[in-house]
Amino acid sequence: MTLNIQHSFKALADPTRRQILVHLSQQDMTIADITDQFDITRAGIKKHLNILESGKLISVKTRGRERINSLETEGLKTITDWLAYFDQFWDEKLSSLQTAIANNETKTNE
Amino acid sequence: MTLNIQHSFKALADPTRRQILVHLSQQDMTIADITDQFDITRAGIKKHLNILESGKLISVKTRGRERINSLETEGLKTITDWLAYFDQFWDEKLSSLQTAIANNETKTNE
DNA sequence: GCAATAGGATACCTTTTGGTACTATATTAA
DNA sequence: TTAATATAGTACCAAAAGGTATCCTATTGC
Repeated sequence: MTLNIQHSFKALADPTRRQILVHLSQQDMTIADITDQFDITRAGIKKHLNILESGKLISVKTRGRERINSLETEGLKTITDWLAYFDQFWDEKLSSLQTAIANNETKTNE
Repeated sequence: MTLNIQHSFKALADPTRRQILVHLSQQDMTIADITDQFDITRAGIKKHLNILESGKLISVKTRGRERINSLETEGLKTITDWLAYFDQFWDEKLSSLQTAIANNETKTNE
């Protein structure tokens, strides 16, 4: 649904959130672990985590009093699926360009 | 540079801007053409176009008093390159999962 | 030249966003 | 059971974002 794709794109629009994803790609982390990596309060980081979660870019599982955050592929898939549409356009543009070049090569006298 | 990737992600974070890109994938358009497709004033659309341009997702060329907006691949490439890093993680996660499954199959007595 | 057309720039308004401080809840360890 | 730990939630604030109205500039056609 449109809601989800919007949440995913929105989540990726902030540099701190993208950085969090990079950290999580190295290892799963608690919110305290993540907060240590930034100059932002835990409450601020928590807001970012909520947004990443709603974009399905991370998921959280509880372990005792800890909550382990880890990467979730669903949001990334949503994004790449949307972008795939443009890859198609991209190819078309490339072949148009190649056609133009080929055309030019055969019409050097015009 | 970090600046550009930020501009590109920011540009994709708004649903109107993503919709504009879809329209432009069908055909190059003037700002008037684009404005016809939305319930937003030309000035509003112009702001979106500026943001898309700074994210290198579109480019503009002047033709007389008209300005033709068209898709630009550089910004899309910036985005997909960033995401490609996670594809790698993705594969690792998948193979970890497969390892775990295989492991489980051989240790059914534990 | 001049009216019409195509578009750019900006001041202004409202809502959203990124951040903090503070408070509250649940689990663990002694 | 109680102090420490790990985290959640919320009220609040400043800045940024999305939108409009208005005004300005440049090209075109007669």
